[in-house]
Amino acid sequence: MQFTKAEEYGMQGVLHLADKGKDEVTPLSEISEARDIPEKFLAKIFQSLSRSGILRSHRGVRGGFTLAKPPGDITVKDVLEAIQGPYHLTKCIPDPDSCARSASCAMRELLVTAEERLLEVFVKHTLEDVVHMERSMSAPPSEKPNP
Amino acid sequence: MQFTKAEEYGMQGVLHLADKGKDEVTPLSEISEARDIPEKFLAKIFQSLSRSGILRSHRGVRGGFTLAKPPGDITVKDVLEAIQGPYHLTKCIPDPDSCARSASCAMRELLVTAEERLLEVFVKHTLEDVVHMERSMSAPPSEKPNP
DNA sequence: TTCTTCGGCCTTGGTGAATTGCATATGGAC
DNA sequence: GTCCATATGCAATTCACCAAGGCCGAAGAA
Repeated sequence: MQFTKAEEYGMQGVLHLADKGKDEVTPLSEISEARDIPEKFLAKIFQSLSRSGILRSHRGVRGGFTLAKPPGDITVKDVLEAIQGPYHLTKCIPDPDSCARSASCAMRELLVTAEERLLEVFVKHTLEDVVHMERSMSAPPSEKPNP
Repeated sequence: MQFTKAEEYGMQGVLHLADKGKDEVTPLSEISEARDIPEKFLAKIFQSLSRSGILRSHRGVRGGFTLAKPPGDITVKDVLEAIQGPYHLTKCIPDPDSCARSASCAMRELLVTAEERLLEVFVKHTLEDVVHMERSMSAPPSEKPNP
């Protein structure tokens, strides 16, 4: 798997909202410009996120999007799955019947484990965490690690 | 990322060789039939694996392929990378310059971590391990977990 | 009513995966 | 030395999906 543009853009867009606070309604045009994302594409992605209950949309003048929940209650995995659907390294993981060999396939076992390790990272971090990381990375060069 | 057929077939093929022992020369036709893999496709995959020093090829009558090293010296990651090249969740991980935002991108940090967790699993297991797992899974129903 | 913004649908171009085919090189068997 | 099985290399095909853009309709605030 590679991350798709949709996931990349979607995360950026959601982080933009999380950074501004839960209740500030923000139009696509602003996010699109600020994060350099094709507006129509972002619109499509945000539709999925609205339907999944992660975002709330507001139509009409001064409309836009807000987070539907506090940033601390939304994990990175929530966002990614809302965009792409459940992530699996192979088809045989969610659907063992897709391969005749599944029952005795050692590789499948290994892939299940690998997938778990990967997803753990996405479950463990909420949007709040990521926004905090982002702020601390861009703002203060408080210390020089290597003078 | 999804695992590709090439990776899937390549692993199956290599495991077939590992299961037979390091020095038994086996032609594509046998592997292809035993594991239900398109022969020409497997040929292409095995070319990469030969060039990477994981397999050794033997031409002519009674030719075929063998492992170039003992199964305990080849990790799952070795095989996968020989087939697909280095695995990365996004382009910006190996090549930070591909995105202007890389230096202060929190998502990138998260992805680096996730990728590490994933690859750890593949580095930790050798072909020998996987063959052992495979044997213990298919052969003896020594105990019934749920009578 | 009017203007702004999201919603849904349809189209397009591009890229890469997954094969298949054909011609060539190699080396063991006889 | 000839022959045949086998790998090697290159080309072409098919198909699906990603990425993006366009158009028009629906909703809602001013």
